[in-house]
Amino acid sequence: MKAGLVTTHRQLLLDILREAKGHLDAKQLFQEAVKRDHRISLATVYRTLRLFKELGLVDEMHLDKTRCSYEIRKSGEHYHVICRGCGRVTEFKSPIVNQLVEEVRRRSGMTVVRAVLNLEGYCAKCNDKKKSS
Amino acid sequence: MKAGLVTTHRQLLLDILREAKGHLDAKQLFQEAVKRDHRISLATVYRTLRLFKELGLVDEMHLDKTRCSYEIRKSGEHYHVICRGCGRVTEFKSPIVNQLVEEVRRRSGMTVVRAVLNLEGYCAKCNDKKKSS
DNA sequence: TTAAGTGCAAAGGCTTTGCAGCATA
DNA sequence: TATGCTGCAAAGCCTTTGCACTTAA
Repeated sequence: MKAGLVTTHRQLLLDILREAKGHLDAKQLFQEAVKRDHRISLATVYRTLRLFKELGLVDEMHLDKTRCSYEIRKSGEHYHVICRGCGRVTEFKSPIVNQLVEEVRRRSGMTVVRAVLNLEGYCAKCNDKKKSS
Repeated sequence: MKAGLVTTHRQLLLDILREAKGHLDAKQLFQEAVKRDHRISLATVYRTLRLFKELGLVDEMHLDKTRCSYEIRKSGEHYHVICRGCGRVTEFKSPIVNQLVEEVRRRSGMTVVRAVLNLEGYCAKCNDKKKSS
C-alpha cells in the first residue's frame, strides 16, 4: 500500500471530508472543493477517494444504486440510520454488533474486518408527516 | 403499487432467482435467462427487477460500487457475511439485530423498516491462503 | 380490443483511464 | 532530475428510457 504524496489537493479534500458533518458523495465533494480551488478536477477527486479508501482514511457507503458516499473513518465503529423519507443519515454506536461479529467468528472461522449496518426507515418527523397527510 | 401481469418472462426470472443459491446481479440473471429463452432482453431484466423490488419479492444488495445483486426475499430477515478474498456471500440470522432496532426506536423515534447488515472479512479458506503465501 | 409488456438502440449518470504537462522531493 | 500527481477528454460500465411492436387479459 503506497502512502502517496501529501499535495495541496489531497489536503483540501481531506479537510472537506473532515469538516463535513454528514456524508458526501464524489460530486458534492468536488463541488465544495472547486469553491476553494477552482483548478481541481473531478478525476482527481475520484483518484483521491480511492487512495483514501486504500489508506483506510475514509469509508465508502453504498446507500443505493446510484448514491455512494464517503466519510472520514471515525475512531470507533459506528452504524447508520437512514430515513427513507428525507434521506437524512444519522449515526449510532452499539456494542451489540461486536457480539454478532464474535458469534460469526466462532461459527464460521471468518475474520471480520468491517461491519456495515444500516437501519432504514422513517424518522419521527417523517412519521408525523405521513400521519397528517 | 401495481401488481403487474404474470408473463412468461417474469415467471422465468422469478424461477431463476428462486433457484439461485447465492446472489445474482442483473447481468448474471440475464445470462441465465437467455439460456432458457433467447428472446429476453437485458432491459426486461432491469425492468422486472425493479418491479420485483417494488413488490417486495426481492431484496437489493449493494456490495460495492459496481456490483449490485438481488435475491429472493426470504421469510425471515437475515444478514450477509462477505469474504473479501473469494467474494462468497453467506447468510446468517441472529435475534440480536432486533435488539438493536428496538434500541434505535426508543432512542430516536425512528420506525425501522429494514436492517441491512453486512460483515466483511476473510473466510477460513482465504485466511489459510494468506498465511501460506 | 386495449392496456400492459417487450426488444432494440440510444441516452444517461457515475467512474475510470490514457496521455501529456506539471509539481514535488 | 525523476517520480508521482493532475487536468482534460474520451472511454467504460451499468442502468434507464423512448418508441414502435407484440402479447396477454
